[in-house]
Order: sequence, then C-alpha cells, then structure tokens
Amino acid sequence: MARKVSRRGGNIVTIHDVARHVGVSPMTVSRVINGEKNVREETRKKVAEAIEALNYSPNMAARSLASQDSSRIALIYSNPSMSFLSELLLGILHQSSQSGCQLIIESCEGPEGVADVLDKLKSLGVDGVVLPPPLSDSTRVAKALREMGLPFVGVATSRPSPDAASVSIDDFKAAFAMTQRLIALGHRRIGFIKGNPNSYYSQLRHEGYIAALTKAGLTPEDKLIGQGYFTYRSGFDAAESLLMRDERPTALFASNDDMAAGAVASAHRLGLDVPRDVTIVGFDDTSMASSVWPELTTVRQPISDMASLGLKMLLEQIRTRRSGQPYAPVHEIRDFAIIERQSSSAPGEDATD
Amino acid sequence: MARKVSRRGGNIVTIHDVARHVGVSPMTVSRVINGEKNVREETRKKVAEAIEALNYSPNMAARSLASQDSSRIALIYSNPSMSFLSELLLGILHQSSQSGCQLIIESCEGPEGVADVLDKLKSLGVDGVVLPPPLSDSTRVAKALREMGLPFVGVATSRPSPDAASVSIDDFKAAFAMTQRLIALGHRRIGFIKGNPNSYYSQLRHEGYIAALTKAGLTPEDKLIGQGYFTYRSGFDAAESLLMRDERPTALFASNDDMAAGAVASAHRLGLDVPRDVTIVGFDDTSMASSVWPELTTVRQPISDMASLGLKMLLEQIRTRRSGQPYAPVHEIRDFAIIERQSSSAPGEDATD
DNA sequence: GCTGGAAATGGTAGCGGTATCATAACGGCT
DNA sequence: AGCCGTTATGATACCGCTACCATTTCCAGC
Repeated sequence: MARKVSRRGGNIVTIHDVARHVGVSPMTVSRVINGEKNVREETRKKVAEAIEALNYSPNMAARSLASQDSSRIALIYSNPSMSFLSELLLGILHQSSQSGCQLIIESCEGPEGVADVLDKLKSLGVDGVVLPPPLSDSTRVAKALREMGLPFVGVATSRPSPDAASVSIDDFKAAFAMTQRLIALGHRRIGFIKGNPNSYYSQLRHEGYIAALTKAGLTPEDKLIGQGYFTYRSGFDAAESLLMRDERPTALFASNDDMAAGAVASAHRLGLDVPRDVTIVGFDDTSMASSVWPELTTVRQPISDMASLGLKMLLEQIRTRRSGQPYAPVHEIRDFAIIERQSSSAPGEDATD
Repeated sequence: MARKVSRRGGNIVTIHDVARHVGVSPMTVSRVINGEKNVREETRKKVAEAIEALNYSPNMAARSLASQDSSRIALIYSNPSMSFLSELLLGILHQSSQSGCQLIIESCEGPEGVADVLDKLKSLGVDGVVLPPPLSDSTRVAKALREMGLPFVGVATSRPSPDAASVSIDDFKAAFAMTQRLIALGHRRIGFIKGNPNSYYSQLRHEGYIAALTKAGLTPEDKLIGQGYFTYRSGFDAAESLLMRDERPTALFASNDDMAAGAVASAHRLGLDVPRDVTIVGFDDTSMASSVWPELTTVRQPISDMASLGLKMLLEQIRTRRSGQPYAPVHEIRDFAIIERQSSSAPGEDATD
C-alpha cells in the first residue's frame, strides 16, 4: 500500500525538499514563506522560485502544531440573512484554510442569546471573534468582548471604534453614488426606504442619499422617505405608502435588497411595471437581488473579500497581541460597485431596449 | 509573557497529562481516544474518566500531522442558490472542525466549468468530494469523479447509485405529505409547479404530488401543472398562467421556494391575496421562504444535518478505502418536516385567525 | 508449574513545521 | 587591517500525537 504517498496527488513536497533544492536550510525557507525580514533578497527569490517549481504548499497541521498558534476564531451571527452569511462564510473559509485556524460558527438569537454565546466562547477558549452585521454595529457586544479581552473584527459596516478593527465599504459614498446614478438616469422624485434606525450603516446610507440629492440641487423631501427595518415586509409596506401618493416617485432606493425586493412586490401589486413605471434599486447584492424578477440593480459589497481580509486582520492582531506589542486597530475600506440589472431605467421608459 | 498557556482558556491539556493522571502510557490513551480494541475495559474506563476530569480535547493539528491522514475534502457547488449553500456550509463546517479535515470550496459555472474544477481538484490532491444539488444529480460529474477514483457523497437529493454514498430526504414522500396536507385543508384544485425536468428530485416531487392526489380520489389534471425551472421568474410565469384560468386552483404547490416566492408575486400582481384567495406552498425551506411576505409554508429539509452526516460518511469511506477494505456505499435518508407559515390556509378563508 | 500465543501496554521515532539560540557573513568605522 | 554591531543563515529541540515494533501480562492447555 502506498502509504506516505497518499496525499497531494502522489508526492509530498516538504519544506526540506525545497531547502535541498535551493541549497539552504529549512529555516530559511520557513522565513521566506512567512515573509520575515532578515533574508537576503537574492535568497528570497531563489527560494520563491523553488517553491513555485516544486509546487510546494505548507502543511497547515505541522505549522500550527509547531508554532503553537492555532487560533480558534468564532464567527457569531444573529441576523439569519442567509444569503449574506453564505458569502461571508465563503470568504472566511478560504482564509481560514490558508491560515490554518480553527473556525467556530455560532448563531445567537435575541438579546439574551448574546450573553450565552459569549459564555460559550469563553469556555471554548476562543482567541478572536468575527462580527458580521448587525452584531458588528452593536456597542453592547463590542463592550462585552472588550471586557473579556477578546480581539474582534467587524466585517461590513461597523461603527469605527478606536480599539477594534473593521473592514467595510464606505456606505455613505456608495449610497451617494447610487443616488447620483439615479439622478443621471433622469429621475428627480427619488424615494428612499430607510433601514433599521438602530443601525449605523442605515444612517450612513440615508445620509449619502440626502447628500447626493442636495449636491444635484434637488430638495430632499420627507414625504419621499419611508421607514423600513431591513425586512422584505417592511420594504413592501414602505413602498406601498410611497407609491400610493399622488405624485409618486419615479425611483425607489431601498437601503437593502430584501426591502427592495419587497418594494418590487408592492409595485407589482399596485399594477406598476418595474422598471417602466418605477425604478427600484437595492443595496448589498445578496442573492435576493438576483433571484427576484426583475433582477435588482444594486450596490455590491465584496462580502467574501471583506470577510477574508477581516479574518486575516484579526489573526494578525492576535499574533501581535501575543507577542506583547501594542496593536493599533485598522479600519480597512474596500471598494463597492454598482451593479446594473433590470430593475432600473430612465423614468417613463422601458429598460429593455 | 504567558506563552504556552495562550490557548484553550488558559491551560493546555495534552495526552501526556491524561496518561500521567491515570498512570498509563500516552499510547494507551491514544488508543482509547481512537476507539481501538486491545485495551482492557477497566483501563478504558479509567482513561475516559481522566479525559472527562481534565477536560482534555485532542489537538487536531498534531493528530493529523502524526497520522498523515489529514484528508482534503472539496465541496463543489454550481447553483448559486446561496441560501441553500449557506446552511450546507454550516453543517459541513461543523463536521470538518470535528474531524479535523481540510475543506476546499469551489464553485463551477457552466458545463465546461466542471472539467476545470475537477482538474484543479486533481492538482490539489483532494481526497473526496461533497456534492450538493444540482451537481449531486449529474451523472456526468459522477462519472468523471469515478474515473478519477475519487470518492464522493451526494447531499440532498441524488440519484441513488451503487457506488456513491448519499444523504437525502425522501422527496417523493415529502411532496406526498405536503399535498395531503393541502387536501386536508380542504383544497381540491391544487396546482403544481414542476422544477427543472433534468433533475431527478424534481421528478420525485412531481410524482409525490400525483400520488397524493390519486390516493385522495382526485384526478391529476395536466392543466393544473406548470413547468418551472427552479427560478423565481419561472415560478412567476408558471403561476401566472395557472392563476389566470377560469377555474383557478385554490392552492399552488411549487417544487421549491424560489418558485413559490415567484408565484406569490404573481398572485399579488393579479390582485389575489395569499392565502385568502390562493394558498401557495414551497419546498426546501431556504431563507427565501421566510424572507418574503407572507412567509411560505414549505417542506423543510435538514440541510445542515444532512451535510454534516454526508461529510462524516465521506471521511469514513476514505478511511475504509485507504485501509484497502471494500466499501459499500450508504444511502442515508433523513426526515423532513412540514413548516406551516402564513402562505397557506383553507380555501376561501383567511389564515389570520 | 511451565510453555506458548494472544492480548494489553510501553518505548521510540518521527510527521512537517517553527522558536530559539548559535554561528557566519557583511559592511562601516577607526 | 582590525574591530564591532548588524544582518543572514544554520543546528537543534521540540509541538502533540500516532505508527510501529518491543515488551510485558495474562491465561489456557499440557
């Protein structure tokens, strides 16, 4: 039986093989892999080439065993917006297999659930926590984590805080850009459906909308603004009251995709065609955006990338902390993109050209 | 600086600690942990107690390093039905951290994508593959995998095949049960929206529906059946033509949630209230089911459990194969559940009681 | 009681990396 | 040239666990 040849397509390339191939010690190879300094540029290059040539990839098990730093990272989520979650998971998963860290996924329902989960984390000996929205926005959670001395990172929208890292897009700018886009299409009466008032990014998106209108010389009007709570139903209701006005808006900007989908349903119910009679756009580009019909024009957040980067930052933070050095939290901003689909067009005109 | 005390809530318990505590060698402890035979019952018990007492948990990194059997498992998905995927991921993740296997997630788009991905798997040295629908249904993929000599497991609906394991619910029985439920509510004209004709489980669900009607003495009618393709849009269209008939059905059973959601939208557009004017139910209980309004009555598959079990079976299969023993593929069936939400009621009556 | 073979247990040597400290090579300076 | 403080590299010892083989224990059978 081929024993030690079972994995990796037939032959196991170790750090020793690479070392021998180049004519250096394994230690030097290790240094190159981990991007440590104190390696001559020339050596680094040779090693890198050998790694490439031999198609070497480090054994995570060995690495985490030797370095004693197999971190346990928990991902806590509370909002069962599965579509968001799954993209997040993809990113996290990718990064965790790269970094060889152990992942624990916990859901917490309701306010008292948070305490339970945190207790559990403590007993599990978790080293750090990844927080997607809406938890990333919660000062209560942040406070609890801080008291436990657990480092954490907020992914996709979180109130910048001096002692926690975060990765997000610029929600204000994104909402601003999307609103500008609607204006550029020719819309003048643009409605807006706000998200949950507790959430910070909901505010930012609202402000971005207002700012874009103002900049274009349009007056933001209260009667064009509906209050939603990030749910489909709330989007449905808010859109209904907005669209039943005498002078109904020609475009509706919902601050997430679920609400936008609800708004589309509401428009349909009122006998309005989307986008011919009313343009409706969303935010996030979750799977909801492309599973309804017409598919939603929306703002895309690179959720997977953000998650991946977030985890990476978290691990770095943990490592820095362990070595006793001070850690300055990083707030990383990623680019968003406006995705044009079938739910938007110029006012009074069909998009299907 | 506390160095070697960084993980697991403060102190690292190793197999040596357990051994010392009991007064045996680490080897014996290892045997107990791995459930090997040739350990006296008495010894086993003492070791088990010590493990409990010291709250020991094995170090996965060390284990997989030493035993050389860290399996790499790939999850290949093609249908970007994110809500389904995320629940699957949750289950897989849970199991993989338990079993200490490395996970690789790959998406493949389109038919030629499959070949690319399989190439990649080969070069990555993957040991086994988890296949969610619709890939789990594809004989082409199964054939390719078989030729590569890669074990795989189909999760949630897969054509039972003699040489591949699978975990699924009984789609026929589930559709049967849901149809019976609608009949029990008093519905007699029950429409059905079929899924993609290529897919096996789509057929099973259709057959379940027919069987239940027949058993209740109702005649299945072709004009009550619409063809869909598992997409929102296709559900919308199919429902539209079904609901515009003179004698429109009082209930619509869509063979997945996306189509059911589309059907709801279509009903709304026609000015019909759900469920007062028409009951609409779905299948799968993906996040779509609870994010639209009214929330969908649907058949729940325990996706996360199924995925977890599937991975476990796959790992077992790999281990068995490695040891050179023959492996008889297992087809595991899990229970489904019918989830009643707001989209269903007795005909001609409002559900909100 | 002694023997032999199976069952139970222990000792040793790594798995593939990295921490740590020692050593060698490299300039910059007097 | 000689000295010294860096900077680059190497040797060694593990990390926690298991494979493998050696050893001990146990008990049946003579």
